[in-house]
Amino acid sequence: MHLLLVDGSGYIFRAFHALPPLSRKSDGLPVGCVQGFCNMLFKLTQDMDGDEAPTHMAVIFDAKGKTFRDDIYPDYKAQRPPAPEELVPQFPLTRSATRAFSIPSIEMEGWEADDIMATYAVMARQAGMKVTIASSDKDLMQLVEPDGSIRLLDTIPRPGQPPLRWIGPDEVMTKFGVSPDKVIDVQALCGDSVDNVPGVPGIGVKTAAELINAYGDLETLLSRAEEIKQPARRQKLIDNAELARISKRLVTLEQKVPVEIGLDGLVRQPMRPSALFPFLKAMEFATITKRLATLLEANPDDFEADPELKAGGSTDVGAPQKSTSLSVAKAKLAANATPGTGPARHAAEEHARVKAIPVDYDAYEIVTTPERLAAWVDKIVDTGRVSIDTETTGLDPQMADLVGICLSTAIGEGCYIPVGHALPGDLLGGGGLVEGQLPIRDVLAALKPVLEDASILKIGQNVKYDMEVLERYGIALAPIDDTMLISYALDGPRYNGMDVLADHWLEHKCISFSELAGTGKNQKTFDQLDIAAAARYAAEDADVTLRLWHVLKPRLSAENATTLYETLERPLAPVLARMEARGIMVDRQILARLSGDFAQRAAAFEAEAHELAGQSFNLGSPKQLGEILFDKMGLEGGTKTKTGAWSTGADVLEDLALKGIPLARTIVDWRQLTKLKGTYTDALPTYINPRTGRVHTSYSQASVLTGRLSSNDPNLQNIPVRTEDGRKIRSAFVAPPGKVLISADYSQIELRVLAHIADIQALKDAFEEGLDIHAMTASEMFNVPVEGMPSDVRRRAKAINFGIIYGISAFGLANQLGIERSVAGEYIKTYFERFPGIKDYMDAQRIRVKAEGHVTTLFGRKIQFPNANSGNPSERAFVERASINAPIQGSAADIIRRAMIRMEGELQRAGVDADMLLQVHDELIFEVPEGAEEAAIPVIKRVMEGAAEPAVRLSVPIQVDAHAAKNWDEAH
DNA sequence: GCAAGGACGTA
DNA sequence: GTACGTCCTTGCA
Repeated sequence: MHLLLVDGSGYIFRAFHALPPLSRKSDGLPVGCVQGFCNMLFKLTQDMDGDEAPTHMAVIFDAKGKTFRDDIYPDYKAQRPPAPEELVPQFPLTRSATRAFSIPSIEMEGWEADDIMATYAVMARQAGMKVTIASSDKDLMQLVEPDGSIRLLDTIPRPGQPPLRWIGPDEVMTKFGVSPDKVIDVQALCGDSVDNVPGVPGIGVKTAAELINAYGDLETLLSRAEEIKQPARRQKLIDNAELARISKRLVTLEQKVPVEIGLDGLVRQPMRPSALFPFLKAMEFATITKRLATLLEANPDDFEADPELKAGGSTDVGAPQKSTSLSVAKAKLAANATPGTGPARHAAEEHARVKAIPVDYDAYEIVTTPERLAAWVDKIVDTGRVSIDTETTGLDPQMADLVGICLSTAIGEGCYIPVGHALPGDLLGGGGLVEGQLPIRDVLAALKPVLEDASILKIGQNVKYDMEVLERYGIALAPIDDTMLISYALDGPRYNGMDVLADHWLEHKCISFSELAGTGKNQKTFDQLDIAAAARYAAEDADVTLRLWHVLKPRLSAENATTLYETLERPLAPVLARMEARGIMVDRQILARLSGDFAQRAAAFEAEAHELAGQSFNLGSPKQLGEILFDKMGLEGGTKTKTGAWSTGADVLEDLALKGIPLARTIVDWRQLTKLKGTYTDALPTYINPRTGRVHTSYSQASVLTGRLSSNDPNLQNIPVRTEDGRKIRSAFVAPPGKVLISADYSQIELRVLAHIADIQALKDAFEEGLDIHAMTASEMFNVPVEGMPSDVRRRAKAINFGIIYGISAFGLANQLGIERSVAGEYIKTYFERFPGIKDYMDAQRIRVKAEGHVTTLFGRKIQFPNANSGNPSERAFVERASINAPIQGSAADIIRRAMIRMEGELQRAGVDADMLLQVHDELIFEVPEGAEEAAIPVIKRVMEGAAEPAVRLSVPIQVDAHAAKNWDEAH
């Protein structure tokens, strides 16, 4: 008989660095260790067949919480850093994997896995069984028996070594220099820095082994310490005898853990396809699924992926918004977020702990020597985690130069490494660097290994910025966590910005940049600041970022936002960083010509307007215009804005124009031209980066309520398209010679999402059949055949469809269509009758937002409405409309995010050379070599159309149209 | 020099 | 009727 014990927790921690990182394809969930673990279980059961085959088996895990060792020595394992972020979701998954393989998964509160394994090993040996412990943990070496009855088996994959390696008495001798029964005596002397076992200071493994071999055991050694010849060693042993005894108790494994399951309960069970395949499918492990299918002679297709574990499964991602799920959602809310239950309590405790630690500016360090820099690098390696912020000469990550880097590895600490502070320059330029700074090359060379180390987490606030800056200095920052994105995943864009986050969560007011550098045109750039003052500001940033991370990160699991963050937020940041870095080419000449054209035509309109008004006035002033139209000319039907000024919006002027006021038309035309000139033809060329010759927008990933991106500096998401003049501007966005642009856009994505979420059969059928959706709507509403339908009928239906998405009101629809409110009300009534389901959906959102303060997208993104129960009726009505729109707009936004996250990898896998440049809500713009568009378009369409899956299986087809051309206007 | 309001470009 | 960002004027400091 043979008992096989697997050290589950040990495997996860040790395999993490040995295995290549692996993400679940459909949503990016890290699963590398889970896969390694499954492979290991498979291998163990395969390789140990015949006489070696285990008859009994269990996987043992560490339970959460304290053990008796914490009572003996409070600092035990105290300095061990929290598990790397990528590991956290894998802990529960390895337990699920164990169960999937039909193996007992054992963990006991108050005991470490090692103690449980020791207990079972001894029990089994006494019962005459052979024991194998699958672990390479040196603490378990004390259990090895010289007769081979208890052995260890190292299963951590290592390149160039066999997958399974035995550890017997010889290997223990190599490691500790003693036989297994003396291992604990050696450990008692040499201690263990990882677990914080003190040992005797100054005594290492070699000396310890020498002493134990000479004196036999620890107690004999301590009682005869006086005899030791070396005076320093003798004194150390005498002084620290008690520390050695405590250390021995810490490292000695308990062999009498009161296990609930006896050896009989560990008898090996055959693997069951019904347990195995739902798990493997949910993890999307194709290879091992295939191998086990062959082994078990089963067909995996007979089984569905475990709904609790699969991407977008119900454990974390919010339940789809069917009205019946309201009570379920409430129950989940209560179960997960009540203070006092595990994760929520932990988050609250962390918050209280971190908030209580005051910020101490004097604790910050300015790093100016190679030694101190090396010390900080060591610190980062030790903790496996660092918060980082880069200070630069400006706000544009594609232009700004690096001035300094700040780091923090522990709350209350921080350092600033100045590298680019400049002496005051003259008109001709800079006056060189301030003395005392380390050379930037040396600093970057020293930091590069840790900043790129896959096992060291880099924490930042708006990390995308730092990634772009550092990329230009040859550093690929990864892996990352972003406090801004964590906050966004939890609370939406409410507390954007580090100062606001610090104020809200830490009740700490950060030094503001303006109090350091001034404001306005005399504002200093960071390189002109005094290093000492800059250091306080900069190191505070790193310190505060780390504090925020400690406060916010635990809330992700407590509030079920981990999947959202890890699949829809964090992986998008590096994608956006690359898009921003690529930029897009803009033809300066086209814009210059247009600008001249627009200027001339605008001037003509201006003269005409002055003529018609009978006086000169500023056409750009709505105030002056209103006074001329409604006071001086005395026109009827003017309305006032909420501030009491005359309303002169385009719709008002359009009305006046129809009533025969030519001035109104002239103003409308003038405004259009000056808008295009001011915002686009004149402004865009100023954004061309001299280094790259291209325009680099900046995407904000965390500022839109619904989960959309926004674009600024410049905004490339509102480049004109609707008018002929506008499209001329769009045609100035071009591909460089030898390349073409591809524009791929989702067709009617929001209406399709609506059809799915609200479960509207008629809409779903129409999309299934590929009908013109607005014409179909018109035909249903107004009983007009689609064939030969008047364009106005279709236009009305289109307005209604959009109205539904926007949370329709009779008032708004009437306004839009220029019809009576009562007529608009009738339209809406008819719509609800023809498309049953819409009204239910809308009511469900209204109820939900009032009851819970938020609504959710298909992918679990919460959209908060803090004033859903406002006393102000118009505010309430506004929230109702927004809460109807938000799941639709937000689900569509989540879908294109998923497409973007997958896109680069899929293009690469397909061997297609294509660069993703821009996103405009439902459209992606790529740049590809001429001739590659034929290959690129099918890949792009496939990724975009399949982006929701497998997290969500939409009940409507998703359609993407893609075209290639030399400029954006023609590609669109 | 700055903030607010109005207007208008996009999905 | 939803969601944004930018430009310009205005009014106040």
